[in-house]
Amino acid sequence: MKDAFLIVDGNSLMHRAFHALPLMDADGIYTNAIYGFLNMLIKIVREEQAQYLAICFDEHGPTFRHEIYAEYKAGRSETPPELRQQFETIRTLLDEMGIRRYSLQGWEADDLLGTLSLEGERQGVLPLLLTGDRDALQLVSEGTQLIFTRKGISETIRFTEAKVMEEYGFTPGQVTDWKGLAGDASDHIPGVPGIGDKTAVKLLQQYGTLERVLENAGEIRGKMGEKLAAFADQARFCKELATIHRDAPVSFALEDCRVPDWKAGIPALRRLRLNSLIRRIDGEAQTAPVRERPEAGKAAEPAAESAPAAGAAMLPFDAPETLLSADAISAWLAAGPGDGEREAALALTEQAVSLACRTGRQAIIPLGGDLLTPGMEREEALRAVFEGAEGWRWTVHDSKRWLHLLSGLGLPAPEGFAWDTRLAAYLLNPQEKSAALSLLTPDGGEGAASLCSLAAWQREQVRKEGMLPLLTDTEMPLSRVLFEMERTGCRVDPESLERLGEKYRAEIETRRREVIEATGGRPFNLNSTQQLGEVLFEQLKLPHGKKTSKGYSTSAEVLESLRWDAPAVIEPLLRYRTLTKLNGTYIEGLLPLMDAENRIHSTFDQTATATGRLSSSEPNLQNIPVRTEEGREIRQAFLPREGWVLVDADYSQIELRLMAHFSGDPGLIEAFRKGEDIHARTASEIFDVPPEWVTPELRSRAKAVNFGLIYGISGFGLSRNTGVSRKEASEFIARYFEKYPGVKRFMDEAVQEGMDRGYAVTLLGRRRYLPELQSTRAAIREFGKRVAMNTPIQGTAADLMKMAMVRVAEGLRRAGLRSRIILQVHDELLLECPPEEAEEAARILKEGMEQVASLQVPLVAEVHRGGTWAEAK
DNA sequence: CTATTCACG
DNA sequence: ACGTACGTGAATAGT
Repeated sequence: MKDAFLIVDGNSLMHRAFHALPLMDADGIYTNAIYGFLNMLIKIVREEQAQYLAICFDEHGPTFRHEIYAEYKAGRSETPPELRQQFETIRTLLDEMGIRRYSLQGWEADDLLGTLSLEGERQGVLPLLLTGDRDALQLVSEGTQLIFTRKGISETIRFTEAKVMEEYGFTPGQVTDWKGLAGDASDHIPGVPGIGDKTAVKLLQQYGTLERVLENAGEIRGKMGEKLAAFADQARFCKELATIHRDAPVSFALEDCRVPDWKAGIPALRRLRLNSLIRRIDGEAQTAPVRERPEAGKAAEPAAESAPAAGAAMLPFDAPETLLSADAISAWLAAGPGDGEREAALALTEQAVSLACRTGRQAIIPLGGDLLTPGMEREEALRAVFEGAEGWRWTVHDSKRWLHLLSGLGLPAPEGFAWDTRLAAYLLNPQEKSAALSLLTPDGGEGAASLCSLAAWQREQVRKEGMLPLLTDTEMPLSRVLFEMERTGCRVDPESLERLGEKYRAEIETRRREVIEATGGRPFNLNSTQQLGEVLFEQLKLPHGKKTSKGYSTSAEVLESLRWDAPAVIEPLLRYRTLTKLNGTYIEGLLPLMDAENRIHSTFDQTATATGRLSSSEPNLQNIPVRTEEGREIRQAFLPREGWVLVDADYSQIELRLMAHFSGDPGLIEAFRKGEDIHARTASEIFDVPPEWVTPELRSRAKAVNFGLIYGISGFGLSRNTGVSRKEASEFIARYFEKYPGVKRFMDEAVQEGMDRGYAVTLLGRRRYLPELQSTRAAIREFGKRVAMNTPIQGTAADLMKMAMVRVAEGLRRAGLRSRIILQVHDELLLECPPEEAEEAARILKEGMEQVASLQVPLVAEVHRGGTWAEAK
């Protein structure tokens, strides 16, 4: 095997380490970035058994990129002084340790990485690039691999050529073409308007290179072709910006880069009080783990902490048996896995049903055979499996889907599942969209075997991360509850929806005419923001706040501001918008989704959100109107089963209660324990007036402040949302933190913990990773902070509601009731009950929700009954 | 497919 | 000095 030459992007790694670790200092010299940087360096050098090592840094001053593009990196925030200082220190430290470093006026670290890796390849070593900058992916080749740091520096993922293709859908050579087309918002690179990530990948898959795409712009029909032609130069320019130059004039000699004895650094480390690093160097000198390096062209081994995706280590499986009859299936099941457990992974593809046990036994049941290739009918095969497998527990991907499938075939539902790889993947990384999609769905021939291996890996990870109870006690039982909710559906009254629709459509037409008349009589499509913008801001010359990339914004907010300039246009226009929304989404959109019993069956996705909430789709029943009178008319069309009643419960102020619980703030806790009106109390405190003087106006401002806190407050955001000046908004926040110091402490700690750990965590241990905190851009980091503050609150509310749903469903079942949950809207549950059960069901519901956890403040659920959803609120 | 707008918690 | 409230899904227009 070739010797490894580790080439590090010092800027990238220092930035990431700085943001991932809490500030540490020794006699006023900050050391957190240095510590994280060296820790990572030692770890990777040992793991990879690197023989050569070089660290590259940016040099101050402009580069060729600045010469061609004045705004280049203009939007980036200044390096904070606490970090800038450490850049100085690390340079002398590296010199003292005998580690070769490179930096060159006019060249970025990226370019040096490119130059050194090329040199390394020429001299017969294997360059390994260590960076957190995606641009460097273009340098990956047969002879060069890349270790990418993510989640701060806690995880690494290793890219070979094949891995780049697998993750992104293009080759390393196409990285710059891709950036030329799609641009990169986080790097201020514009690309071609209208072309996003997906379209860029598609174009490149078709044409290969940016130049070939541009050459063929003529044959690409429609606007995309035009845009490509018009923005060809911009695209080329963006590509040039993203292109790493591999010809920096460095004086390079491989021998200079030999990995030194770390011990040379000990005196310097002692000065910086980095004792744990010294111990590491001293203590475990010979204990570095040895890991096989993947061959070029093959998929990379998963890094220690990253998801195994397609590359999961396969358990050793026997050769699969092929089962071609119900009898063969029964016999296979009767033999069992061989360890007495009666557990197996089960996968279904177009071509086969497959089974695999941890003991190594596996079987494949081919489907849809013909004379030459025998196979079974899908239904017959599943019937044989499920009717002959009482007491078996299955590992599947998406147990809810399996329940629907079996229910549709009239087959008995299994008691419970052993594991659900989809739910586990979601908990391990709720933001990874691919967790829910095809990446983990076994589409290959050996579905169950890879599923079984994946499950084994996930079990270990989930346990290590402390989420086993969350998965097995809440998420897995919940999937069955959701299945039942989806199968049951919710009844709607088509006639009242039709009636409403007619009423709305009549008024829509009236308002449309009014708008046309008031704008000069020339008809246009009011639904087109483009046409509307032209009419309002060019023809009528109304003042515009130019906002969107494609022209003028015509959002309700902008329109409101024009009310007084042109009421005859704006009033009917706003009304038109409201009514077309209600009619289109909630009437015309809903009616076709009704089944023969007038019920609609939403899908509740348990793996869709970053915070742990559910999502609802086709139709989305979590955004049925309620805030306006008009909207509530639509809720009147949501009914219980004929002769039954609706029972609704919603958590009162659950997020603020959680803020009180987490912060331990005495004032806030007292308010909730006494059952006070929380917004009024907040108003009295921050505006310094006696409770009896709190006006509705003051209460409403305080309510906005409370909301702002949950979202991760900023003066600007609060002022935007309330109309008060930014200065006043900031004062409200300051007053709030004075009165509720515990809340301030909680917010600060949430951010600090997010930085330390790399993720935010909820009461039940659910995680959300926070890569935003590592961004070089201030705006993105600020966003990360707000997410760090919001996620424990929103996510814990989601945890509690999920637990409550499992408890309520179980409570109803044990009481022998026919009442059932039909909807969940984040802090609200809707049940339909036979009238004689309503009282008992309401009690089970209320107690299930309120007793779900014992916090520092009471949880309160308010229960109502009614004949329609509108009445039951 | 991408962008805009707007419904909900 | 900078650009912000947190989390979703659906309809529509214009490609």
